Amino acid sequence: MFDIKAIRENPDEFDRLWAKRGLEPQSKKILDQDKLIRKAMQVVQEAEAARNKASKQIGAAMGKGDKEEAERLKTEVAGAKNVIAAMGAQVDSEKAVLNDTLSSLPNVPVHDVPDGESEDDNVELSKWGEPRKFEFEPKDHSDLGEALGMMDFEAAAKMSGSRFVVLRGALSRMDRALAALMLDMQTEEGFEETSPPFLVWPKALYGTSQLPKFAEDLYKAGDDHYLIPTSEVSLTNTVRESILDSDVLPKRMTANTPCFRSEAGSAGRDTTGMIRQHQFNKVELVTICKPEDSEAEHKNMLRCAETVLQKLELPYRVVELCTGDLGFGARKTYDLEVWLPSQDTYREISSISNCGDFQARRMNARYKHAPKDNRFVHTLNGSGLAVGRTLVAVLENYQNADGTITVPKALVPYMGGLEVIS
RNA sequence: GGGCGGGUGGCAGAGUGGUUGAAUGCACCGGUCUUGAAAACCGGCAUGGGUGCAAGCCCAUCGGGGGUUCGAAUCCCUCCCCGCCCGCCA
Repeated sequence: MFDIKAIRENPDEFDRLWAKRGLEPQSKKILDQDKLIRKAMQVVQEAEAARNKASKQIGAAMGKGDKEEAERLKTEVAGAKNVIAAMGAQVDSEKAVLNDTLSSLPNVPVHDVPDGESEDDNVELSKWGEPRKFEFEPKDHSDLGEALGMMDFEAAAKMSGSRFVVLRGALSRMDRALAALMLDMQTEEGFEETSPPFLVWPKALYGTSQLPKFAEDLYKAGDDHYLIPTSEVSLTNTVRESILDSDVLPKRMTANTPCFRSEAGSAGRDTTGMIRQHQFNKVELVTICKPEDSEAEHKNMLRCAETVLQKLELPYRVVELCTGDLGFGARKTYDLEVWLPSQDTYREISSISNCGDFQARRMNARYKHAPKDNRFVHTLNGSGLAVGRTLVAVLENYQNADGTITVPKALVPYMGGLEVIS
């Protein structure tokens, strides 16, 4: 959501920034509508003022016992009420139109985000680790998992359809072990471990900007709730509709939760294996902070996510998303991509975004900057990391010629001492 | 799920139809006093919006939405949330 005042003051700047994301100029449409609303509002407010004034006079007249004057004033009020009703309805509907426009527009990128149209224009910032040289043909994680008898897509398909999996034995345990390792590391970094709801109301999803535009990506549960597509939703909304004392900021939270995504629109992409599932676990990082701190917090979150891959000794690279590949609510995003031998490429395993005040405005989340000066917080979110995809990366990078999997050193204690999965 | 009681400013808490946008206390800000601080005293102190160069003026807001009324924090309906009791349940 945007500050309409900022658009009034800088319409060309907004259009320029939206253009970077491939959008037509929007500000003229917005400001015309804004003007229309304000004009109608003035009429309504004048009528309301007349009504209020006359009503007070009625009270006074009744007190004096002047019935005649009271009756005369009542007809005056009735006239004002007609105006209020008619113009008020118009104001409401015009406001709804403007709100629809504004809430479906994406955040604007920070000035230093690289220009570009698609993921092909993303910029590689750094690389860590050397992809391992295999003296045999490395297998795909699903082949490895199925051969071990610990990754069962067929059983999952029978009860739930495609894009689901049943993990068994050591792989099921590894899913838990990875999440535990990540939570331990992130809480060590100062993120508070949190267990939030997995079902949320539409307004929470509106707050983090999955709604209204991306309803088709979500699962609805019952009449009132949606399943969270990421715990970014739950964690960020913990501060909705509140005014935080500035000394509680920055607020850093982490949670391991299942994430539910319908994956509408991704037909044909990653149809096999665990890369793209309807349900997966993810350890999320969310930071709520003052505007002046969000850039540093963003870098901090990137570092915290990287640390997990380093601890697991998985080769990865850091990519900065270009303007055209930025998510809806983000003003700047770093992706972490882990090396997958079977695909001979790096694949996204974490996405870390600074949303600025975009979500805060939608949630009405503020902090006390000074007495009488409440300001919107900045919100940031990132995966630290996607557990399912980390499991994939471990299987593929740590596979042996005989199909067994060496357990990464850091994970052994979390696997009850198990060193090789066979 | 059923019954009852609640939801008021940053917090606590008055207020049941007419200058109540809202008493009072705490917190906070400014001042007096003090070497300094505390205490005491004086003053200020909700949010969003419209309009204006500004001072200001105006509108809305007492959980959300709707209604009754000339006029609603106050009455009615509905939804949400909190508490307690009952039922059900991991």
